[in-house]
Amino acid sequence: MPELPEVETIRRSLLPHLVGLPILGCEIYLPKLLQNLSAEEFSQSIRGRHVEDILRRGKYLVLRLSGGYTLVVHLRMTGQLRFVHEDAPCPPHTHIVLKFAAGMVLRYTDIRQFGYWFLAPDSGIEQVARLERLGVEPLALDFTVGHLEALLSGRRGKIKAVLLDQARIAGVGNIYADEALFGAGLHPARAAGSLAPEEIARLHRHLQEVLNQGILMRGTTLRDYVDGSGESGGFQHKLKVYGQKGQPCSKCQTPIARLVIAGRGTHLCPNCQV
DNA sequence: CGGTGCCTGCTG
DNA sequence: CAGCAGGCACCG
Repeated sequence: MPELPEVETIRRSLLPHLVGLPILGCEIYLPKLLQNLSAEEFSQSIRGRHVEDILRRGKYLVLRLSGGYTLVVHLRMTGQLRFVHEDAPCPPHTHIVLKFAAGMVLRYTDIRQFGYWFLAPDSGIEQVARLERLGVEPLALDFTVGHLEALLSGRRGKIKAVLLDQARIAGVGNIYADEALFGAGLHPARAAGSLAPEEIARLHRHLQEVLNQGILMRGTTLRDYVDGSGESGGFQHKLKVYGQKGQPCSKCQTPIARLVIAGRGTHLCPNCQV
């Protein structure tokens, strides 16, 4: 479900509510979501700590807790985190609940049960949650055109596969990859190493543009995505190719096509993207 | 690299 | 009822 803009929106929506609050307890209904601890160990380890900060790394949400512990959550396809009062109706597929004061709870809901949680001391969390394998943050200042060029050059794989590879660029998923490639006028199946310098510069600019727009619009809600307050995003109204199969291209009116590239449904304008 | 599995639910 | 879904780990 959520890509970088959605996770960033969740982070921002939770931050002002959660920081400083002690975790009074938790309920684990689906222990397999806990990747590195049993339900018992998790409960023992998290109880009494308070949330000091919330960060994001790629599509991972990173909660710094007091006492030198970090909680890492990946929402995969259908995970949702909502900070609500316990009296609010509890959605189906709610698997983990963290309890705070005054009846407030952080509910983790995940229809497909693909998401996962890690809890570990700060010193070990990077390795435990495999954050260390993630590539560059595409909105960071050090992600330059030259950096993108280095990631692409000499590679025979498809551009789209590179954009989706979290070990190279962290946080880009299927929607924003398709939108960035459309903006840059590049065919997703092009060999990564075949891009001319001006094409790399275009891809860099449009990738940052769609991610920033996605954040500005508070994410893309196609099915399940909501932020930490349960609010839908708005970027679905701005999509130019993703999910637009058969619709006229916004630039040239050619019907948008859907192919499978890099194993994923891929949307593109067959005329504009070469 | 591509293919498969993990799950459940919605769409055509 | 098959096919598909904002993801990723694992296999060969």
